[in-house]
This record gives sequence, C-alpha cells and structure tokens, in this order.
Amino acid sequence: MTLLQNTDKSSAIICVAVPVPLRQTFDFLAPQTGIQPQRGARIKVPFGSRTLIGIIVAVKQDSEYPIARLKTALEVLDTEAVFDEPLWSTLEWLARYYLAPIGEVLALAQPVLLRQGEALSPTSIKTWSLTDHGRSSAIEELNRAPLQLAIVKRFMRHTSLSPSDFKDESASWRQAISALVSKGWVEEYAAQPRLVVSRVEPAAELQLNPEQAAAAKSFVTAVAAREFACHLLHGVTGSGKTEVYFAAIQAALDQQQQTLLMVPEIGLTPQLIERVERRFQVPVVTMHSNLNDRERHLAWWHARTGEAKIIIGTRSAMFSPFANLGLIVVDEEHDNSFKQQDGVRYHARDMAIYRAKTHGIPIVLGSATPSLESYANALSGRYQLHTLGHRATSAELPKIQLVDLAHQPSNDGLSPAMLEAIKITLAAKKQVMLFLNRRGYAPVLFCSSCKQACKCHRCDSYLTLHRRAYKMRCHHCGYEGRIPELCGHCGAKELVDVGDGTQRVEDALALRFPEARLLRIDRDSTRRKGELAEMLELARAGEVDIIVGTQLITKGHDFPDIALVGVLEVDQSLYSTDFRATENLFQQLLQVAGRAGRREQVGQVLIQTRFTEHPIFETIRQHDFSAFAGQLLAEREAAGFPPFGYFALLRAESPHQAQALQFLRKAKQDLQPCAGVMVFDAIPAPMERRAGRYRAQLLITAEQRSGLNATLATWLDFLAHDTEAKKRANAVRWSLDIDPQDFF
DNA sequence: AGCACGCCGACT
DNA sequence: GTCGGCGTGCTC
Ligand SMILES: [Zn+2]
Ligand SMILES: [Zn+2]
Repeated sequence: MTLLQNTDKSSAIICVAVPVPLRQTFDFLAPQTGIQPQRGARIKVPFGSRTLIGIIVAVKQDSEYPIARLKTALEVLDTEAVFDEPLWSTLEWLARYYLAPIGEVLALAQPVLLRQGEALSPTSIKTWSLTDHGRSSAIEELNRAPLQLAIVKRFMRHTSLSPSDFKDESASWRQAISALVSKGWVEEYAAQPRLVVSRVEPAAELQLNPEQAAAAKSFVTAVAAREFACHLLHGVTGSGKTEVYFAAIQAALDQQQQTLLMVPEIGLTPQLIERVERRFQVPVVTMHSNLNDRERHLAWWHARTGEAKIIIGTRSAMFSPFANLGLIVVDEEHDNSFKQQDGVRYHARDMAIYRAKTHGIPIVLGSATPSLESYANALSGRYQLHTLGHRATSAELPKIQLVDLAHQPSNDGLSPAMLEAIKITLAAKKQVMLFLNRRGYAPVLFCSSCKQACKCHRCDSYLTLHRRAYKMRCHHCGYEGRIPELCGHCGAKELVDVGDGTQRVEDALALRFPEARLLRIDRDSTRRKGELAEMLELARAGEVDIIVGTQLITKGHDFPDIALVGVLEVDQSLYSTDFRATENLFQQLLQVAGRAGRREQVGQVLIQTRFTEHPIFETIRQHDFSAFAGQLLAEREAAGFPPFGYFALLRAESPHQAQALQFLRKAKQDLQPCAGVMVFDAIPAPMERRAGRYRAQLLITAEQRSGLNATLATWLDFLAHDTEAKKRANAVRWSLDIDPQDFF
C-alpha cells in the first residue's frame, strides 16, 4: 500500500497554469512531500529563474514534454480547489472564448493576496476597525494628535485595516493605533472578522404596481425553478427596477441562496448598499476597486463560505466564488464599464450569463436602455422580456424638445431658449441639470493669426484649455503644460479659446444667474476619491440649483428635484464613424432625459442641435426605445454587424510609425480565414498617435462565433511557434479584442 | 511579462 | 579595463 502510494506520487505529473502571458500550460513533477496535489489548488513552481504561484489544471501520469527535463514543483498550497466548479468551467470557457492565456485568466480571478500565496481563509491577521464609540466621537478631539486623526480618517474609507496597510504611514503608527485602542475608538482582533448584519433601520417592502408585480412574479418563479434562464427587464427611467430585483433576491434568500448583484463602477453607491441592507437584514458584502487587498480577500472569502447572502459588486465580482448561488442580477446591463478595456478584455455581463448557465440558475439583466445585443436576444425569444413602461411614482415621462442651433446660436454653449428655460425653472425653485460631454474650459486654443491650434506633442490631438488649474492638458495622454502667451508657431499674441467645455459653461452660468448655487461635476472636479459621491449627494439633497456635468451625471443616479435637463451638445456623436456611436448616443440621451421630473411635475428636456432633422430625435421625443432599437437592429442586420455578425479587433502600437501597421499587414497574410470569416485591411487607428505611440488596427468579422474563434486560435498557435512571426510580434505591443466596444 | 545572457559605447 | 545600454530568447 505504502509502496503503491509512493510510486503513484513520484510518477504524478502536474499540469500547471502559470501567470504569464503564454497561451499554454506547463508540466511539473509532483513534490515529494506535502499536500496531495489536486485540480484547482495553487502550487508553487520553479519557472525560469524565478518561482511563481500557479494553479493545477490537471494531475496526470504522462507528459508531452520530455520527462527527464521536467522540474519538480515546490509546494502545493491548498487542500481544496480555489474556485467552485461552475466558476472553474466559466474561467476555462472565458480563456477559450477570449483566446486569453489560461494562467492570466486564473490569476485575474483571484484576490491579490491569494496570488501572493496567502492562505485561502483570511484568519489570524491582526486587524483593527472603528468601534461604535469611535464612529460617534467628534473627530476634532484628535486635533492635537495628527497621526491618530489620519488613521481615523482612513477608517472612514475602509472598514478594517491591517499592519500592511500602514507601511506608507509614519513609523510611529503603532503607537497611534494603541492610543486609539485604549481610548476605545478602535478595536483590535486577531481572528478573521465575522460578517455581521449592519445595524440599519429596516425598510418595508414597497407596494409594486401591476407591471412591477408581473415581472416580480416571473422572477420569483424562475428562482424557485432553480434552472438557467435569462430575463431582460426593460424598464423606463424611474420605473422601479430595483424593487423588482428585490423580489427576486427575496426569493433566493427564502431558499437560503446567495445573490450576485452586479452594477457599473459608478452605480455602487452608499445609497444602494444602504437600500439593500435596510430591505433584507442579511449579511451583505461589496466588491469594488476601492477595497484594499485585505478587504477584497475578506469579501471574497465571505462569498465563498456563503456567509454573505448578497454580494454587490462591479465587473470583477463575477469572479467571486459562491457556496450556494441562486440568482445573478446585472443592473444597467448596457453599461460599457462591464467590458474590461485592458489585459483580458472580457465582458462581465456575458460571462455572468455563462456562469448562470453553469450554476443552473436564472439571471436578470436590467436597463432603461438595453444593449442591442440583449434586446435582440429578447426579441428572438432567447431571453424573456419584461417591460416596465410606466414610472413607479406615476410621474409622466419628461417632455423632450429640440433647440435649433442653426436658428438661434448659442453663447458659451447656451442658446437663448436654454437660458430662458433655466430662468423659469430657477424661478420655480426647481433644479436644472446641464449635460455637456466635454470637460475643461475650451477644447481648442487657436491662433487667429496663423490659423494653427495648440497641439499635444505626443498625440494627434489638441490640448484642452483648463481655466481652474490654469493649464493646457491633453485628455488622451495626461500631458500638462503652461498656457502659452504667444502662438507656438508664429509668435503672435492673438490666441482664441474656441469651443465650450464644462468650465466655460459654469462661468457663463455664474454671470447670468449670480444667485444660483452652481455645481460642476466632471473628472476634474472629482479628482479625490469619494468626492464624486459627495457631490452627487449634494445634488440629490437639493443643496444646489444648477448641476453642469459630463457623462458622470447621466448614470442612474436619482435626483428627485430636477425639473429641467439641458443637453448642450450632441452633434459630434450624430455623425461619428464608430458603429456603436448612434446606439450609445441614444442610450445616453434617454438616460440623461430620465433625470428630469422624477417627482410629481412633468420634467422638461431641451436638446441643442444643428441637425433637428436627424431621425434619432423623433424616437427620442417619443421615448420610444423599441422603435429606435428596431431601426438600428435592421441596419446592423443588413450590414452583418453585431449582434448579427461577430467582430474581433487586433490592435497594435509601436513608437515607430510603420511598425504597427506592418505587423498587422503580415497578420492579415498569416490569418487563414475559416468559412464566413472576413479579414479587413490593416488601418491606422482613428487617432493614430497617442502618448507617443502609433496605433493601428485590423478588423476581423465573421458570421459565426465558432469560425472567428477557430481562425484566431490557429493564427495565435502559428504566432507561438513560428520564430519569424514571434520576432515581429515582440517588436510591437499588440492585443486581441473579441467583441470590441468601439474602434478607438 | 520578467529575467538572464550577450555584445558594443563612454566612463573611472 | 568595466559599467550598463537594451536586442533576443526562453520559461515545463
Ligand atoms: Zn500663430
Ligand atoms: Zn497627448
């Protein structure tokens, strides 16, 4: 017996996915001692000159690689698999679908601390958190203890902190912590923190209107059925989608199951968390980019043990393991932030659907403006469609009107009609929201003498004039420079700031409406973490009269007192070359229009444009999503565009102008398209030079996903084995984007 | 991606 | 003489 086991052990070969950008696994001999290797466990292996932590993909008896040259693995780290079985198959599928290196995918799915080799369960680490006493004490008491003050301030952003979180703090942080502990402000524990139900005032279930009740009933039935089904909840802005999700979540809780609630990065607000906690009185964890490594590990662990019943998270939350998952909800499913824009470019919504399938549970996608992909699936019957056509509060949808800029020009972005509407709204003591998707003061600084504009040295773009910071900035590479006194080309003094940004509009409003309280919300005014949330809260609470902002203000936030929404500029998106531009503009306009008139009175929306005849406006005016979606889908079908055809975009960039294009031209030659697959010509990116690199792209389209995948898989395989091709690929930075969101 | 190895320019 | 620049090639 012993002999047999030894033989087994020494002959075992372990197939490991190592976190390197190589589309292959590596074989090792099993370690002589220690934990028995099993699929899904982490393992420490010698790799080149370093040691890495990979994940065991298989334990087998032989290897393609010469046995004599196999290295022996150093140590198995886990006695159980890191991922649950449905997650594991989702990850394997993700790697195949996106043609991504399996090692990178498996690394992406783990909290950083696990990648670094810490124990699966986050136990026995010295951890501190704020006590109720600390929370309710006046922070001014610490004015004479700056370090303690700094530490308490950090607890405002993090529920728990550990020694590693203080490494950048002053060396005497330990003293400060001890002082806080003895004062009773902070408590220390060595064990893993338990997840507790937040002490919040419970909130009662809201009365559902008939449409909500009908959708809720289907969801409850679906959760009880415990089988895969995809539901699309299309509810106009303000129709109370969240309350319908809650009915489904309650059904999952009733059968002791967990719910994953996915929201866009910007939607994970304290209001949402509080609303969930008040409604359910169960342990809730959140997963988002502001968590530190330890908090993230803890949230991951609580989801995995099943202690957390509701997991609210952004894109990466779909990698969380679950003890007993019963439901997935993806709110604002059309939101582009669900698609990862670097590294492994996965779409979290699509992966969540696959994951629901592997768990055999229902998934609910919700939006006021569904993506065309989801909507087409609902129309074809692959998803079940539920429509909420009325606002929950019985408020009417806002009235949408156009302002023809061809007949009444705007000054500082504001037409006479817009100014008049603002005046009337302010006089009625209501809020105004103005939307302009361009931050800064002016997008161009132009010399009226030589007709040249101030350009970025590293990009093919103009520098934006920023009045607040008093700098010229490039929005594409982050370059920042002085505002020139003289033209850089001819030395003339006649520099004119052309075009309107949010800062200019803000200044113009301050002049026109000196009494009004103004708030500008864009990336520049919300640099600090938490500042955006503060500002949105200010707006919600009615502490401001006019909000002017970029798309940061369009996304889902409720501002109950807004009576007028002004869209200052849409024209550059109307005739954009990007195939999703029209879809995105329509979604953006409906979303921003939805901010108006949430209370009893009918809201008003004014859109300024020079192209009042454009067909998009007729459907917008009618709030007719289905009509517009129908038109767009017909166009997409005729062109063979998604969701009727499939795209992959091969991108390349290089400091040398020709190199990126050259690589892609060669790629086009090397690609052997399967039936139904088309490879276009390599072209420069719409803005060719960015941050000093020249960028190019190659579009590959297909009638079938399988053909697209097979074509690219063959090419990648060729690339990995052909030394000449490998050399060319190493000379540029390249990446493969399956289902690209845009062509930029 | 790292990281080592390797082969040419300007520094003590 | 050598320190170090990053081209090239490999990782079971
Ligand atoms: Zn000039
Ligand atoms: Zn730039």
